[in-house]
Amino acid sequence: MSKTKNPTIRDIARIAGVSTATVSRAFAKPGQVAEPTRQRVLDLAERLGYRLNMRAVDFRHGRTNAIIVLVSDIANPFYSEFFKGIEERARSDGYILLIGDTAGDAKSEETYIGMLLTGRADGLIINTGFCPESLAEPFARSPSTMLPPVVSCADLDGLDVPTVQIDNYRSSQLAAEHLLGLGHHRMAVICGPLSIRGFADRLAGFADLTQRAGRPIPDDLIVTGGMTMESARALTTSLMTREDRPTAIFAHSDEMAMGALHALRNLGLRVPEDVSVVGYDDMNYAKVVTPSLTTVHLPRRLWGATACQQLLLQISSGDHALPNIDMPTELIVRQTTAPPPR
Amino acid sequence: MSKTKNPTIRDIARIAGVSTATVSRAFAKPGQVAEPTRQRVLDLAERLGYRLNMRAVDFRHGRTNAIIVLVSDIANPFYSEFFKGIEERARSDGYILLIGDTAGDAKSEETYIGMLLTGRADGLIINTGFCPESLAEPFARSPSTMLPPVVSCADLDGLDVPTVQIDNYRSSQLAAEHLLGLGHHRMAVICGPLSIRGFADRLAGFADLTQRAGRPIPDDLIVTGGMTMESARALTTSLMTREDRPTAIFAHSDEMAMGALHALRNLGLRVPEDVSVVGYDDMNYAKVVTPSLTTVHLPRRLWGATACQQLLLQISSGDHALPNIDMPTELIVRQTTAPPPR
DNA sequence: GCGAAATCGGCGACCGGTTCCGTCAATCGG
DNA sequence: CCGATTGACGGAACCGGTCGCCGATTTCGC
Repeated sequence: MSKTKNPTIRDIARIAGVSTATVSRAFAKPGQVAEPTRQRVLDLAERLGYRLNMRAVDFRHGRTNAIIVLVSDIANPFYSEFFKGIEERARSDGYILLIGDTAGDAKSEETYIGMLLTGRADGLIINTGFCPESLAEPFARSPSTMLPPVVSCADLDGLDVPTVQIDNYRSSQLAAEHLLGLGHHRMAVICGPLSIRGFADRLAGFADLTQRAGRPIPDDLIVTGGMTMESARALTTSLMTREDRPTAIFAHSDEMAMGALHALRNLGLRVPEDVSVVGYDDMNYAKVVTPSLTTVHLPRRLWGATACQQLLLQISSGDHALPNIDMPTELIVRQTTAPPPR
Repeated sequence: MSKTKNPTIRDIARIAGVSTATVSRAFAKPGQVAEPTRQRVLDLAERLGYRLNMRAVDFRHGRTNAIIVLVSDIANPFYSEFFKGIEERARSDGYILLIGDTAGDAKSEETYIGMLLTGRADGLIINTGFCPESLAEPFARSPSTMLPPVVSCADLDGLDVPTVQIDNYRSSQLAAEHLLGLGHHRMAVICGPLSIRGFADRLAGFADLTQRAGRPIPDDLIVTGGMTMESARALTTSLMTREDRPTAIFAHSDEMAMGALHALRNLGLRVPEDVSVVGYDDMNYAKVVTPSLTTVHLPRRLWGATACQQLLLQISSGDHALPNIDMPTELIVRQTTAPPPR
């Protein structure tokens, strides 16, 4: 009940009979102050309940030891492991995570980009699928060397920063190869929004390979919708109620694959006997649902850790021209794929 | 290419021929500076690429407009919607989220609590299930009115702060009532770690009600493990290979319920014909798996939003004695529950 | 025993906005 | 027409650590 304000370094200094510099050093630079003096200061601080004011420290140092992670939907479980990878890597270097959810809304993107630009964070990892105008604009005006470090998790038009990404084109070819190998030749693709480069690449990889194999995907079997189960369910239902329906579906996410499975069940179609389904992401539930899901595995945690690693490297080295990195992927074959009927 | 440093408010002031006070006001207090002057300052700032340094602002104001959310495992999809609720609420008030993953590790808890205590954030929402020593200690030493605002998502021993929580006891009784109503009288409970209050309450609610109904749960049908599918799978297998096996299982999370379903399938037991299963959480996938999961619905997004709301209220009002809030829950009956066999 | 090197610790500028207080001029009321 | 009120803006203290610079004291080699 003594004081209502927190004690400052000056209070400690005065009472301990030393200078503020000594108090500061006692905390920040042990070894630059004699041990007895240091103990005296530390004990006093302890008794007075003194705590370093990190706002002042950050201000003085010109950094915050925080990084922003920008995603399009924080509630998407896809990001859970991704965050974990980033968090672990970041914390081991003393950085903390500031998670920004753009919700596809330009205003909130701007909020978070603004924080980066105004020094509330030291760097940015962006995994929203496309490049916010508010970020592209500064990068277009000034060389990236004058801006805070940024690492992107996809190749973004209008943003020349290091990337740590999935090779969506090649990964989708794995799915195509698998289905072709099983003998499918009438396949459908349920796409995420093709305005997002990643999904366009997934489609291109799949389509190019099937094309090369002489089994091109008919245009009317390429459908696009939101990233939700509901969307995929509706699309699947409409795909499957045509007369000449496909024998296999490649969905651009496990979430959508789940929606497809649900729709197929409602239609009385068996998986994989009547229809094969391949997902993308390898979410945790993919291997425990029934039937378990054949899907493209993405190393989500490693992905996050690597992106963070590159960002921290960029922060500490000041080198804005790091090499791009492709994360490895693989196709995990489970129970939703089989040869086509008959 | 002109300057390597960012311009400061003093640069703007000098070039515009006004004082720093005027520049500051031009940004923060429009209306306190004449419009022509203001325009001149703003234009100049724009041309020089000036941006407010938020570190300095935060420092000066003595706050950061950031709140910490502490969870035990950021990769647990359970938290996804919870985060979303917090994020939305926080951003609408100009606050940002700083997400801390304790991973059950005391060291990292300390890191984040330290950030709170040293002013790197203005408040804390804690949903880890129990109270870190590093947080309990300051609260034990000083009245909470002298510490930063904290809202807990569970009743924590040793932490007297407002809570926004689930009534685990009552919610579990909903599950018990449902199973009893179907005619089950030999039921098992797969618990989360009972050292965590929330799980202990779930067990107590379930056990008390079945007891009152004259159908007490035998001790050997109460098993405990980690929150993972693997753990639940193993526990279920051992439960079901006894001679007098239960006809229903209440799992303390959907994740664990999924593990149980998986194990049952492997044992050749049908759900719900041979065994009923009730989960807890109502995760997004609960309604699309096959069979869809009967579970206790938690309003996770609303929960997060409400907790955030209370925290912001505490921050702005300075009132540390807000009322506790219980979030509503309900049992969602789907396909994994049915009357017992025979 | 003496000078040089090493160690310790004080002084005070500094980081970049914010805001209190005060000046000066223009406007207003009577 | 003059004193009082209002509005715009400048001067400068201030937030709380950090660190370069420098003087003072101790230690050590020879």
